[in-house]
Amino acid sequence: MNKNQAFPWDHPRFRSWIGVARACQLMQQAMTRAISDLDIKTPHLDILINLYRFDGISQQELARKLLVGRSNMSMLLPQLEKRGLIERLPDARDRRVLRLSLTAAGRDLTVEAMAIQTGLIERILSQTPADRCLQVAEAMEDIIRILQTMETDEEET
Amino acid sequence: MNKNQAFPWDHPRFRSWIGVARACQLMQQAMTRAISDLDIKTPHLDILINLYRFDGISQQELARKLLVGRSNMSMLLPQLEKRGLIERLPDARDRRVLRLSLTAAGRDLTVEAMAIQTGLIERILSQTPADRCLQVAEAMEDIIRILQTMETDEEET
DNA sequence: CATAAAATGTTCAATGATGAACAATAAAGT
DNA sequence: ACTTTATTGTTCATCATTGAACATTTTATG
Repeated sequence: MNKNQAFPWDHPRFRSWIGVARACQLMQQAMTRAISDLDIKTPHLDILINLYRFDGISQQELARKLLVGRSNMSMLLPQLEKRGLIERLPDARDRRVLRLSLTAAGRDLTVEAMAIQTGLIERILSQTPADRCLQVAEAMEDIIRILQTMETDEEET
Repeated sequence: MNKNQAFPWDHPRFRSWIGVARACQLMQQAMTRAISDLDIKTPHLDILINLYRFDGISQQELARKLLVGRSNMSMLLPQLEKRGLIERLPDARDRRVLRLSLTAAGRDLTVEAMAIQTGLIERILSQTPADRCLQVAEAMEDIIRILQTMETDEEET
């Protein structure tokens, strides 16, 4: 019964998660500042990195990887296209889909941005020993798996 | 030299952080769905919980705790006030500040929302053993400390 | 005391994200 | 072949968030 009266912030798991959320928020703000010289923000960076890694991906697949809606991509990608960073070419076999790829300029910018990003991450996590990092990664993978399972279960309802 | 050629996503710290970010994003989406019945979203929930915990706090202090700008509070708080969930009373000593507190209805809603929130967190982290949770929490606190130090250092520039 | 500096909250324009409705195309079912 | 259902991308209205400019009030400095 004491358990029901206790405040959320006294629960160890709750405190733990609050820490994760805070760290994420601060990290994103720091990242935004770090790449502001390149005139991009974190959503653009996420897109560029994924195009760098998965050339020729469709908007749908990209949205799924980034955990955002398709409409979001429809808003952001034309911006990057106008800046000459990416190309959107219609797929030959399926005329619905647009295949995305980086231009040369886009690739250069992405390399630059990734250097800044990894630099920041390394700097922030430098105090965290490798095994601790691994433990965190494993814990997050568990959480992600559970959350994704929950998501698909709800869709079937 | 191989280290410079390696892709970011091959670095253990990078992968680790990507996991944290993904988990956070998914968790927030799940939380948004979980409290949608109460007609509030996560930013409102964060506000309500902080008012529940720190009665009489000012908008400035609240914004600082939530890691957002003051203007954000100026947009959100009037909404909650109109819904009769919070009150904003002028401070007697300093006529600039508004002291925030929950109404009875606000307190009830907050209790309900916190139950949902802690329920979700417990469910998601149920697979994660307590010591692993503690390790994650410690790692996050380190990261938060470093990020906050970085932030204040930049301000002095 | 008087002036300068800082703090608090508000307003505004700009931007990212969302979900619903929609058009075009593809795939499945009959 | 034909109809139905799914998929892909777009558009739109809505909302959260931000940073800059601003008014008001307090505090520090001369």
